[in-house]
Amino acid sequence: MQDKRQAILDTALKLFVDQGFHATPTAKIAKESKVATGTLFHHFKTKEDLINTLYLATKDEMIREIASDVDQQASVKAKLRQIFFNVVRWSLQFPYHHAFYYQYSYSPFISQITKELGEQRLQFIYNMLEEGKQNDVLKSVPTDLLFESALGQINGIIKCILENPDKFDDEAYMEHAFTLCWDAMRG
Amino acid sequence: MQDKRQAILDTALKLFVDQGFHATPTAKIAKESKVATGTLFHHFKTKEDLINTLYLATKDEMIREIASDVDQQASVKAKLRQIFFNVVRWSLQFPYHHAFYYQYSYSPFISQITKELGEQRLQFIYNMLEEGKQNDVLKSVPTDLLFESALGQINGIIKCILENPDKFDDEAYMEHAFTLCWDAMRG
Amino acid sequence: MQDKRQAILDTALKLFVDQGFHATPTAKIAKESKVATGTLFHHFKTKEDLINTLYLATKDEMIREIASDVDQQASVKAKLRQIFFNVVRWSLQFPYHHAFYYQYSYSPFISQITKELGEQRLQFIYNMLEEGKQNDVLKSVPTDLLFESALGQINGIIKCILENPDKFDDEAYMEHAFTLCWDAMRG
Amino acid sequence: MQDKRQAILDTALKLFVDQGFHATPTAKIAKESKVATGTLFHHFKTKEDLINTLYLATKDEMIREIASDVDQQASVKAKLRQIFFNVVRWSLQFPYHHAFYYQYSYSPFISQITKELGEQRLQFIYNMLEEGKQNDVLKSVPTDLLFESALGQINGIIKCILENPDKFDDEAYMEHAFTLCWDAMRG
DNA sequence: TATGAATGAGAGTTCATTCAT
DNA sequence: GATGAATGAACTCTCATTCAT
Repeated sequence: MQDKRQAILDTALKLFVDQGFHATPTAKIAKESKVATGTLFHHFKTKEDLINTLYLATKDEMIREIASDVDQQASVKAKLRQIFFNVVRWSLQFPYHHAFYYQYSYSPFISQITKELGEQRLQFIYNMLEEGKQNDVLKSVPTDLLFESALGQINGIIKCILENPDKFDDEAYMEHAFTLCWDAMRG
Repeated sequence: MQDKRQAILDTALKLFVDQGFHATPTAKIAKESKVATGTLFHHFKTKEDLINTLYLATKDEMIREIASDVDQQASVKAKLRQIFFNVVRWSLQFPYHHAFYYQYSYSPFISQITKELGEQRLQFIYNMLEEGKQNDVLKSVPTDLLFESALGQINGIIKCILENPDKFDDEAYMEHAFTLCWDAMRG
Repeated sequence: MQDKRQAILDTALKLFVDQGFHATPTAKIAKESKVATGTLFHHFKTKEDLINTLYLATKDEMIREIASDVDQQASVKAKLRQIFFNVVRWSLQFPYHHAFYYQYSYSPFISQITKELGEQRLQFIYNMLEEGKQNDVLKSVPTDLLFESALGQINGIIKCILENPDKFDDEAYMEHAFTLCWDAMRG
Repeated sequence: MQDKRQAILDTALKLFVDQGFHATPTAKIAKESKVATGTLFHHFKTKEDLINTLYLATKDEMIREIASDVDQQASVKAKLRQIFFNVVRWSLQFPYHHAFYYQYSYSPFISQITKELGEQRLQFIYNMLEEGKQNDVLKSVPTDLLFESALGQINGIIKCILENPDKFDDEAYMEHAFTLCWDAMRG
């Protein structure tokens, strides 16, 4: 059954976030997943294989989520707004996934190959930023600066909302939050 | 002598950043510090004590650095500009310290107490943001949102500069970078 | 298989007696048991768990042995005689078990709980002594005094016999030995 | 000063009894004696030297104590009675010394040489037992059997009294206790 | 005589991984 | 596919002892 495989992935995500990669024994993952230690290694060749699988799956989900309902015909601002709300919603809905992605993005436990695989899928955002600059809607600064600055800002904002999750339903608050981002980027 | 103690701290910082906390054996720290394993535990009760000590020391240095040359009489913008350049300069000058602080700020290896000890020392920035809001110079949004948003942005920007350190001497680039932050915050 | 578990218990008993608890490395126990170090900790959570398990098992065996062939209908003297010979025979047959029990009965390595668990099983001897006192066959002194005095005597006697094991087959010698105990107790 | 040396001996005795020889670090002995770690090794070449010194000193004190006020002209019974009360009194007065002597008499931490040194000083008791046998006052059984049986009995009795120290002042109780010993030995 | 930082061999224990069932 | 006893290298930490001061 794939049930066991999925149980292992779910448990591992939670434990890796709460305790860290090395501080989480495979035996503990197996036990909390209610499978035998051998079963974990039946589905994942090594512990590293497990975290890499987890990383790619999480990034996939996240990107699918943040790209959803983005109308390609809309203005750059509208598209960024949609992405902004998508990211925040996803992070609130899956705080462990968000934390996992955030923690392990720069960690040495994720292999270089896995990271690069993930990177490609964010290309569409770069494209959008380029478009905005060409239309003079966004500031004419290096695209990676624009990207990283916005990403950092969003992570900061998510941190605030995670500490007060009901703020997500406070329309004025969320509007303020988006304005912080938009004012930074707009030309 | 405190020589050995300092050597251990220096080595540990580097190794914790490069390899992670759990992936760095105390034996390796000792060896690269050219002291005996026992010496490490003579100075630090446990490995956790070592990283907590390191965290507080690093945060101290950083805060001292970013608060330097901030003229209390200057405008809010001027003060934030000074802080912005201070942070970036410090991160470039001590990339390992920056990386260490960044990686371990949210890690479970740093005890809650240590984190809180560090937090108090950032109070002066909160005060400055409050002041700016009262003078209508900054956006009238919750202070923690302003703070975290700016901090996230700065980290993103530093990430870009660390990949291209000579950008720090490119006056136009740095001006753009600061403008991203300032436009986000200003009222 | 329980083979490995038992091998560990056997080796540990011998080494703990010969060298003491702390002077016996778990690595040595594992090696002499021909198992890996990890195997020891697979079966016993800690070294203390190992010695506690050993203590209870040894005490169990001993009590089973000394209570064997005691005819409840016989006189108090006959029953004590049977127990006396049972104890001595057991000690001669399993000198390591005897030494282990003797050495660790009062040691801080055995947890209080384990000791109390063991104590309950000696109740039947107390009952016999009470019976003897009621029938005026034994001295009318506090039962614990009677018990500890006799136990101490027997241990002293066993010490002598262990130094000269063939004395056990010397009927006159053994008769003398028992008489020492009996004369002390009888009313 | 000899103050420090004595402080070390006193602390070590207590800790060795409470925690065992190997479970007591020299650093702890030093700390509780309020001296530096080096000082301990200044007075005692090794940890083993410390416990051997302690053992001989304790045995010396004990033997001096139990031999005191024994009237060589008195009857064997009177002499044994005096020794019996002397031993019990000493054990009550110095329970840690008693426990130390009892625990370490058969331990491998005390060197063979030290043990033999101690043994010679008990010779006078053996002589007394021989005398009693020749006069038909004591049972005609091997002297070591008589000795070890009586010693074991006394230790058992002391155990009882240590659990209820006020029994020592209960004349009837103590008389009973001595009678247990005497009835065992007398011819 | 006294100090305590420094030492490094060795301790108990953990844990990713294997493999016979 | 699933199990869990077994493995042993590697880990953190301890501690008797030394030696420059």
